[in-house]
Amino acid sequence: MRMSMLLAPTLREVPAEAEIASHKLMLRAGLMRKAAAGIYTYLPLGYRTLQKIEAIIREEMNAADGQEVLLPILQPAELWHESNRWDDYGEEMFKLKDRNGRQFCLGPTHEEIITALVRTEIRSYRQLPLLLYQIQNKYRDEIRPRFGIMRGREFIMKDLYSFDRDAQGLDKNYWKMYHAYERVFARCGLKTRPVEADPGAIGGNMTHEFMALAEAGEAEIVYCSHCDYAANVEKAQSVISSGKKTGVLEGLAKVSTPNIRTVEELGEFLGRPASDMIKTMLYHNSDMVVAALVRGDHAVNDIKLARAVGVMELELADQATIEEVTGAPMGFAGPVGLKGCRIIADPTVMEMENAISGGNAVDVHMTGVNPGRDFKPDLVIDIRTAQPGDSCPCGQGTLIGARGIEVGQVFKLGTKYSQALGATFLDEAGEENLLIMGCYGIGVTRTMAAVVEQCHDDDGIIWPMSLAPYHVIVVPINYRDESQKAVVDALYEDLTMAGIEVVLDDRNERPGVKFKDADLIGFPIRITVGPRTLENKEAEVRLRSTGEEYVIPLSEVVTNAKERIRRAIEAELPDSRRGR
RNA sequence: CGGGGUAUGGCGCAGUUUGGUAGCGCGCUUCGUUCGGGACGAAGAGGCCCUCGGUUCGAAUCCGAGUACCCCGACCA
Repeated sequence: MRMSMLLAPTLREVPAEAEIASHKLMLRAGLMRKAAAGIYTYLPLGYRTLQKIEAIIREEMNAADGQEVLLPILQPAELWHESNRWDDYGEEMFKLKDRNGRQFCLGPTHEEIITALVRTEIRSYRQLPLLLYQIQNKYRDEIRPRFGIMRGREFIMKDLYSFDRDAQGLDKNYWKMYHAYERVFARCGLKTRPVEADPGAIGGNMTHEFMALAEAGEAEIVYCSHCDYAANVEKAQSVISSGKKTGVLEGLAKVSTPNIRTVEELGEFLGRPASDMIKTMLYHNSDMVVAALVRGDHAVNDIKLARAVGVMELELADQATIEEVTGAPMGFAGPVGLKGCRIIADPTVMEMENAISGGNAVDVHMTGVNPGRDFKPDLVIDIRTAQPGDSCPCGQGTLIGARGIEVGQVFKLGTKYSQALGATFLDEAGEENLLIMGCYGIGVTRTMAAVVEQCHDDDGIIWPMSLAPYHVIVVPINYRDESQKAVVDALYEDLTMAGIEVVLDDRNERPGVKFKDADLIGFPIRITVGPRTLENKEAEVRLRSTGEEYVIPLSEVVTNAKERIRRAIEAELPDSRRGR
């Protein structure tokens, strides 16, 4: 491709809308442009990279016996009513009507449509297992689109669905996909970490998220310094060393604490650490109120709490509910004498002695609170949010905190959708059984953003060889110089003939401009031809990733580049797949 | 949906407080001089100042309504 022909509108200045590095760079390097909030047009360079990511995914999915299909994006409402997600998905779904008033949605995901397909096509255990996947646009009317392509309303996703006859089959496919994902992301040059996660609203019972480590990531994770344990903080377990037990129990006493509402204020007022306090948080949903008890220096994990009481969602109670249940305004809730709600305590609370808590009255707290003696929770279960510095459940290591971009997720769905939509098969005995499903997603467009987030410097993007829109850019210092033009045109021809993806910067620009653009776009290999080296029939090769620069004879440029590209792509392959 | 902010040429911004009919930098076009890390000079093109309504002799500027976009929170690949 000649640069003069290429639509690669690089920007010197950062558009005001961009916040994080990947967003800024994707706009600046001319990979994409915004069409509306969370909706983007992909320009030639961006689309080439996207296609490369898709190609890698296809290879790995096919290698794992996946079969690609193309599913409708415009989907009938009936199917979503069957799974009950027309309402459950709610506002986040783009809904529309046809001219006859029939309702449709733009698919935010494809469980319904694929299950509907499979229920009519699969009858026998002989047809299982079945792995189908698609790479397509998905639509979610996000509450808040953000960070460019990272959280868009239209985005490209790969989803693979597995159908098995039993749990063993599902387990096998689950781990097959897990390992396929490790390969996909490794080949994309992305540093990812699989973490245990909460299954959330999609349903199912086991899931790992693949997190691309990045400061800009929206997810918080912890991982162990010693073992392989890693989890989303929504789900993470941890062990916390309990204080020494004295066995000397004080009596329960009320103290006056005028206008003291927060743990910090109380600690200061009484001269006691937050870890001596029992924090009582009230949560509710439409049919219950729950009091959650954690130590003062801990945080309630509302997802764990919701799981503990067996509901999908709980939110912090409002002032009115708090007053109704505790008889006091916010800030004075405590477990002693609390009635009218379920009390859930974290195990660490049960180990406390002579604790401090709210007194369920205005300006009153209690001291000498001893769990078990002064109150009895309805349930004792882990509901605290794990924090960096906690001990790992393995008992050996310490949890380390990090942020990540969720680029993929593998899920054991079980029978949620096959049940809802009636997808069954007959086994050897002629018995009808529900299909056991798994689903495995990769955010394709998000992966591109994550790669840029991880692979850039002050000058621009540093594409991994496997994803670079073009491998090589040839830069003549002055294209109007006849001798340079001749050399560079020939070089371009030779590189192209050798099957190398190459751009020739034939623009009438000063060298500095071309270098800046080359760095910004992130071509892995730059070949410069100018008077300095031309007299010796040489060219200069510069590597974007390291800044390394060397001069070689013109005659060796093609083989040198070819070899370098081959080796770079191979280096990104995980060991198990090399030389496949 | 709650809270905060912005809207002026392709991009980044000033002008709005104190109404008088729009300006700067970058980019773009042409010519010349340049040519190894975003050159210089000269001459140009390009703007219903987000929309609608109001106040006024006169509105980018004041008032009202609406829309879009961005940031912070709950949702999620």
